[in-house]
Amino acid sequence: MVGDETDSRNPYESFEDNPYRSSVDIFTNESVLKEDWQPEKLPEREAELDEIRNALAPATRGVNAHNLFLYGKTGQGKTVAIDHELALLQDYAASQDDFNLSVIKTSANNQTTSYQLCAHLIKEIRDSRKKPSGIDQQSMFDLLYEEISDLEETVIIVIDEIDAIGSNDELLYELPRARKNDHINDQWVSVIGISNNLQFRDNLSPKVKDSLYDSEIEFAPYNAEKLTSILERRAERAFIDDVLDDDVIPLCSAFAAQDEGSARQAIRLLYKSGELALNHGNDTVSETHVREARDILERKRIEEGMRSLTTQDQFALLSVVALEIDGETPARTRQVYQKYKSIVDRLDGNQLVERRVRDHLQSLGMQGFLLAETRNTGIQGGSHYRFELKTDLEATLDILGEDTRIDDVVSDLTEIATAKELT
DNA sequence: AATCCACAGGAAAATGAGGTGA
DNA sequence: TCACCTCATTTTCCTGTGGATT
Repeated sequence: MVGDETDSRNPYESFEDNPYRSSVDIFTNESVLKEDWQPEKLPEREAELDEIRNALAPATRGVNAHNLFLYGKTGQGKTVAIDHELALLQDYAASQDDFNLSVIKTSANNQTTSYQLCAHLIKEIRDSRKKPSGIDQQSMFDLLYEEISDLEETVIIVIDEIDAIGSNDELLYELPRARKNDHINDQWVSVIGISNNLQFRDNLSPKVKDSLYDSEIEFAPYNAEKLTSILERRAERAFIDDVLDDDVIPLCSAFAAQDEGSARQAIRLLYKSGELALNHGNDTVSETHVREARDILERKRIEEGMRSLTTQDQFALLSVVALEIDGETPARTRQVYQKYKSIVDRLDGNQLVERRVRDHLQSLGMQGFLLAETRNTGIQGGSHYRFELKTDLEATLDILGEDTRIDDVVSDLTEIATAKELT
């Protein structure tokens, strides 16, 4: 009886036929390839770690740690490096009676002004859920000083993605000088800023540069060689011996180095390649898997970006898509704007002025959806942009069609597009 | 080489949505 | 409720630009 019951629940002849059972093994420790895995060692960044250590060292001698600014593109180990050094410093502090340290670590992500960042810091320090608001900027700063005065003698504030606050940088001026201006008396406050945006540094106001820039450390993009050694170290722990073809790691490194030089990207690529091999039932990971993985990841990146577009961005993108289908690309801003007006009209949307649509088109260009080429053709043309779609037309229509506000127009466009393809 | 077109893009002001404490 | 905050987005107004044309 029991046997019968088991049979009725298991349509497969035996355990071997269960679809979850993989015929091949690729990974030994997959978690090493996950986003949140933290390496213990950073041999490729020894020089930078040294610099960080030198900048933090004064804290152990009872004075200010240097203010520090780390910049470099994403996936260059900035955050890992600072975490690593701060953990060491905190360990040291714990072993010393006369060295008391508070580390506030936060990300300025979505905090677009000094005011918001300040509120965010207060929230972090209080460990509360709500950001204070509704008061003027100076009161907000004062509130922050109050919170800081409850902390230990040495305070290190780490602000990741500090470039989010743009040019609104008063807080960065205030904080390092808090002691000088008598807002804080018995404490040492220093700021560590981390930025992905290399231009951010140049856009800071001179007075901020002056007070914040004790030391700055640049994390130059990893070259293919360094990426290879990073990947090899991870692969050794993550994969079964000898499942990787010889050219897999160099290829992953090369792709990532060509693009951004990001270790994160390289690891993602390696991980995806392994997954693909596993899903296909191959017992080794080969170059084909890497190439396939790259295509998939690239498409995914575009899809994600496209889903988070604002309505106006969608209108602008849609205008270019429509022109693309009509075969009228590359098109000038003027042309795009005409199209834009008719689309917005039909969708009963908010019609923006041309100047603004130009900004939207440009931001689409920055995000990689449009190819925006600026050129100058003299007396007939003057200087102008020419826009065309950079992403795959079909995929773009698919993704835009998911939005119910605009799917009307999208489905029409899709129809036209398919009709054209048939002729 | 001077001009000039047709647009680019900077700056400031306006708007309107979110919030505050009294 | 009111008066007042911040702040992203948008409009308005304006100056800047670079090569074809003269």
